[in-house]
Amino acid sequence: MSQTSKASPRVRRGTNRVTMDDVAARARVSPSSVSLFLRNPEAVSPRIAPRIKQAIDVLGYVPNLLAGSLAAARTRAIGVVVPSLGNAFFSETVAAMQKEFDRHGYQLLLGATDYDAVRETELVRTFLSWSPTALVITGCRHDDATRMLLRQARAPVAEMWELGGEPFDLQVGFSHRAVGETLAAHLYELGAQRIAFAGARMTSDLRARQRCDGLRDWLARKGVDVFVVDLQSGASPTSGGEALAAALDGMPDVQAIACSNDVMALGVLFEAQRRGIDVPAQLAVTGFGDLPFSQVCVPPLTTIQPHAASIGLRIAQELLSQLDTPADENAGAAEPKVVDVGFQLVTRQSSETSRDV
Amino acid sequence: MSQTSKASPRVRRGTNRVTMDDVAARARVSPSSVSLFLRNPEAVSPRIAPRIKQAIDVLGYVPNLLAGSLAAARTRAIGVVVPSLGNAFFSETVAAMQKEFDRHGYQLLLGATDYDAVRETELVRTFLSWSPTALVITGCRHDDATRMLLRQARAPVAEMWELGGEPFDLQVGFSHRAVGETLAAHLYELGAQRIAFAGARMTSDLRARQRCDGLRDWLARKGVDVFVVDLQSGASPTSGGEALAAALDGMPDVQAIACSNDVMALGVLFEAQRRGIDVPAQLAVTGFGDLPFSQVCVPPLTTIQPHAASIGLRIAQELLSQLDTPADENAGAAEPKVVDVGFQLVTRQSSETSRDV
DNA sequence: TTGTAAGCGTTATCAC
DNA sequence: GTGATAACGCTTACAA
Repeated sequence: MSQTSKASPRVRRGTNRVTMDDVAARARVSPSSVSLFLRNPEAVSPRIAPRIKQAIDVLGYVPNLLAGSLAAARTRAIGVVVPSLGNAFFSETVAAMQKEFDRHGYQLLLGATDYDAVRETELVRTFLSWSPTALVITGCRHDDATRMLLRQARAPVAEMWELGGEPFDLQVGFSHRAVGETLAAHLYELGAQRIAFAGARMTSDLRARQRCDGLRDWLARKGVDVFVVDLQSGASPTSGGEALAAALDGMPDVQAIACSNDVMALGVLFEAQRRGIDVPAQLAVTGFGDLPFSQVCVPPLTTIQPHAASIGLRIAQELLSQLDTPADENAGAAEPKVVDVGFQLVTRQSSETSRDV
Repeated sequence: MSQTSKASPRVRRGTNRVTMDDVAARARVSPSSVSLFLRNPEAVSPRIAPRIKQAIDVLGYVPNLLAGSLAAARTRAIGVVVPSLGNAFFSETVAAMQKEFDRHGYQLLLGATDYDAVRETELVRTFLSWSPTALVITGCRHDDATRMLLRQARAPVAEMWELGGEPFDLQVGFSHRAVGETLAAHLYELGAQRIAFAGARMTSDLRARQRCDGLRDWLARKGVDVFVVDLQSGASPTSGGEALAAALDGMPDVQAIACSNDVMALGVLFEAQRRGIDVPAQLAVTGFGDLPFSQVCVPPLTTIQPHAASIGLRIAQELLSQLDTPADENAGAAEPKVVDVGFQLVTRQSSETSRDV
């Protein structure tokens, strides 16, 4: 192995793993040639190429990316920061992103903030110390410490799932206010005048709050008041049930309930069924997310499809193309790119008037 | 910055980023003191500590983990390989694992195989070249190439979500056959004699197939035949509906249907409702996963709770404690540890006999 | 306690 | 095309 046989007078720490030097020695070429071969097999003469290849196989050589990255001053790692991995939206985005990055030989460093700003800062700091090729972060509102780190980063920074604020290099997302407004218009057209919004932890989930605000503001302009339920128990079918109870309590004649999430909406549907409330005849229900069950539950759920996978794919594609682009003279000088992937209102029975059915 | 002002005669590539040397210079101490301070602030004298701290803040120093890891010959990265990130089971496990590792300052390198053995091998190879602290992989069946890489790895290897085969260093999971047997016994005790199993892509999802086999074999011993539906469309509520249709087609008098997944089971419930089939009176339905909706859907779903989060947490804990343990003289010589986290049958209305209700 | 300097395993520059 | 050799930025053995 790489161990030199002569005893060094002082420091010496062999990690006896197969190194490039070992390969070079066995193939009887210089380490540079091995390095070259690894990066561009065509570049070495067809005479020594097979020798190198064989040496690699025989020795079971695995390149040390750490050393390589250090020397080259760049990694094949992308840092990704999401609020929660348990959340189906983000895991879908991450899945799509991972797939695309993977195709191009990039690895994902993943971290979750749990909607905690301090954790976010720490994660960004840690990821930066990995010298990542790029950094992907969720949302566009970050505290000052995070913003400063991000600004200093020598890697492109992408924000996802939300548009606005002061973009760094890339934003891929959509307007959550617009989602709220779209739902508001939909329910209003349905003729609903008594409307509730069911959210969970909207103090920290800023995007949910924006959807809520969008809906409320739009309806306010029409003179329709919205009763807002904000549960602290997190979004789940159970909390959906609680939300319906709370809504019926606070607004007994409620005609429509918009949920910040399909999972909660499902809970509302079940609770309504349990209470003998007819959806949509007596109560219209909408969600957000278009999760797999939403098109098959009874009744099928009107919801917003957020294109979670598109966001991940697009982030990867944009970042990748940006990396290929001949490096700009002034790093970070380029205009930030903002991509609105939009969303789609999916109208289903849970919010249809009886005559539409 | 780290740039030396005197022009070097030959090679020189400044990445003009703030280095430890810069911090040392500003604090007027040696680099090693800074290094020491970073790793153990108590170890330096209270006189220079604040100087270093200030220099770090003023300069906005971010340590280069690549250089550090290379020098120390160890990383703070854990490679994690899962079949799919979109799958709620795995994302829950990953979330729990990430949380625990994060608490101890470890980062996650994440990759998805999409149930493809070749991708698995590639991912393992790539992750190994990161010199990870440990490697976590899903399942215990891997092809030869993967096994060889894993065997050579100088990092502990943990397998999750499944037990059996030849464990490397750690296995945390449960028996999927036992799951199938448990469900079989449950349905049998209910009095069901005409039973179907609804799975999806069981050729590649080996764990689903084990659950199916466990159920079928157990019932075979009781003389009960099982009709197996294996859809190629993937597990979803939609495929659940298709599965029910297929089951009714192949076994018109089916009394119970065990689904390889809660999501499919939900589809079955909806389809049954649509067809006017009373669950559980006419048809008992069971799932697997105990997803959030399962306890609130109508009727609530009998299912298996797999302790996805526990698996992730336990993996992290075991690995962490293994890392703290004074390094074994012979790497990999220690006995592999196998942890059966078990699972729980959650009996709900979807499989109760009418008299139990 | 603090400093010195030798690696860690690559990549990249330059001369041949 | 191939090979020396100097970084890359840090950790750590050892001396002071």
